[in-house]
Amino acid sequence: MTTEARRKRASISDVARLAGVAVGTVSNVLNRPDIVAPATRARVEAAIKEMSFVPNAVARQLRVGTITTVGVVVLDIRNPFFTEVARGVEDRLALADHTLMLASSDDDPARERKYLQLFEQHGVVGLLVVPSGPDLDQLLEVQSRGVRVVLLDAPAGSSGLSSVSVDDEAGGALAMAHLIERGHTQVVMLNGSHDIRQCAARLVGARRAASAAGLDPEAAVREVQLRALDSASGVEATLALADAPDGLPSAIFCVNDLVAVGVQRALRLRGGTALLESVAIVGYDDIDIASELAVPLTSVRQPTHEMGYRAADLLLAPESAEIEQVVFAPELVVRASSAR
Amino acid sequence: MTTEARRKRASISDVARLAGVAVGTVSNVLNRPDIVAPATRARVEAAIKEMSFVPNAVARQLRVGTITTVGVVVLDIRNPFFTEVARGVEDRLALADHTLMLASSDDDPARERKYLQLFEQHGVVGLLVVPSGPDLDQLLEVQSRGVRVVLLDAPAGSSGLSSVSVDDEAGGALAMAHLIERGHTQVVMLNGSHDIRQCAARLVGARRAASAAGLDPEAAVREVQLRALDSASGVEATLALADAPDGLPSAIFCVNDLVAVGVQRALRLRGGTALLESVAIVGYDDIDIASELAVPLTSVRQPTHEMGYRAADLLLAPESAEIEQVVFAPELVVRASSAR
DNA sequence: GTGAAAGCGCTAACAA
DNA sequence: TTGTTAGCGCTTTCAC
Repeated sequence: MTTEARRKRASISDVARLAGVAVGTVSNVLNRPDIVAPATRARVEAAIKEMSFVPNAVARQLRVGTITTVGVVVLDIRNPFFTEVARGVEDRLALADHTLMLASSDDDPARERKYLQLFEQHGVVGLLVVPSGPDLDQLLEVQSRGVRVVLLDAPAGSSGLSSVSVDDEAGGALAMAHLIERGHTQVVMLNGSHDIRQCAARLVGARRAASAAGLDPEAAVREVQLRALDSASGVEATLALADAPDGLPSAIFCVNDLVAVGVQRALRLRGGTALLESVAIVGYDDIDIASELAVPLTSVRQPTHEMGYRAADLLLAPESAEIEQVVFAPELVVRASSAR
Repeated sequence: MTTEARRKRASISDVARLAGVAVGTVSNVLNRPDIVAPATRARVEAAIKEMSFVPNAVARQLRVGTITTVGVVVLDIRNPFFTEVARGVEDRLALADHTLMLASSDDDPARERKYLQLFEQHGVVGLLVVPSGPDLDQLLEVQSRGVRVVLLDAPAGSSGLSSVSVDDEAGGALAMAHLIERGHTQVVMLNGSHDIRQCAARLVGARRAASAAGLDPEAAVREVQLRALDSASGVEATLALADAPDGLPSAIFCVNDLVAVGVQRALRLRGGTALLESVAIVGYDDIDIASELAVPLTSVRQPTHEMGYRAADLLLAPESAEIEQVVFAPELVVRASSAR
């Protein structure tokens, strides 16, 4: 190791010169060591160590065309849902010695576009993206240029893309059916904008379950739309419900666990543990601490890690592989919050 | 947009041919549009669109040497602490149009080494790494080859690296001083292995605070080492304490919030809410749901996002910039769990 | 088994 | 203003 910072990294020809061989030979000891004579190989390896030579993957990529980088665009890496997915992706890529370039679009189409472009310029093998809107044109364009694209957490429909997603209608239905079984015939659903596909689908599912149970879907599931999908909005909406003429419902279905956390906080604020325990709550995502809340939260779990893993798997599949749309089934985890 | 997948991406010379100009001219409209005649520029731009040409950043990089990718290695991206840090990094990099390659080392030096090598081969401008052990040799080597390296969440000491970290001794002291102030003269610290720098430092800090308050540090802070730093270990350790001859202490300081969550779970399991409220608990990290637990958790907060942001800032600093070691101060967030 | 050389896509220097 | 060309570091024929 040299003590002083080098201005430029050593190249293969520097090594060749030092070892007194041709660059092709150095390349050979790097890539097919078996075909070079032991003596020469030793000499080259010594030179490599001596110069602390690190092969330039960029030059290699330019030459051979192929590359081992995958771009991932999620809405926000701080969201545990996405970090679990990202970890699944990473774990699958590691098996293939690929690396992951990651970006958060913040659900902003402009940011998404910027990152897609950046990644494509960098020549990624493929792109895993949680689309920020319903417009898949740019993704299709990218795919038409030979970059594999897999949609994450959104069904690709008939667009011609591969995708890995979870059945959100089924999730909504699961939650609602459970509440109905527990005797609730009127639930409030704290939901996000229907521009968010998941939100719309979960409501559809909930209403479907109501119908299936012989209830009037519109009456059985009253929707309240939130500005944001965090705990603060959950608090706000719950307080508003409590202050409304109708008062609090006997059951609340939250479009995600953070909102549910807010609901719990608001209930405790308003009426202490007694009130908190008197209304049934179901969340969505089954985040880590759902089981650790004041009242452990019943929640719909999605196979996050597996989604990421599978998506990376599709991406890495041989070129010949067909477009495939994987839909995972969610699962209900019942805890105290819906025990009545 | 072509319907059919292209076998190969269009190159700058394809565009030049179509537009009837030289490659240099195409390069110019890409990089210095102002110096090319409007008419030619329009023609070239049309050709670019026509072929849906995407400049090859790899070739560009090979040519100009400079690049806009930064490698980040954390222990586990699922850990909220690291995802917050990563988001800080990402936010800073976005300002400079840089992208982030991310990997989780799982605290395994071999994995760390592999990723560092991968990133270096890819020619990253720099590396932000949460070191998996005390051995910084590889990082120094990498830096000696001209790759900027900034340590994350670990002080670089006199190694010659830049670093951004949080003062863990101060954090431990903060927690202990608070408990002392609340009247506890004997606390149990649920800690991890001292091989983990943070664990060792937090204990040192806690004992320092005890000394400062005139207590015998060894007696005031009794350490119990955990196998793992998750809630399951917290449960296990707490049950063991409860069953021991000495019984439960009046206060427990947990090396992180997950452990604290486990402690709360165990206490509730053993003696219900009453027991839970009878022992003071302080956690570390101030994770999102610390405020949402059955008994909201007092915790030591670290400026995670800012750490990442600052680290990226150091990395992006002009070459001339000096080695710098930034140490952030933690902050105590007091909630009900330590109110007695 | 090894060397020489072409060429991947691009930029920058220089020529026209 | 535009064209021509060398060369970034590497792999891969093709001779030797």
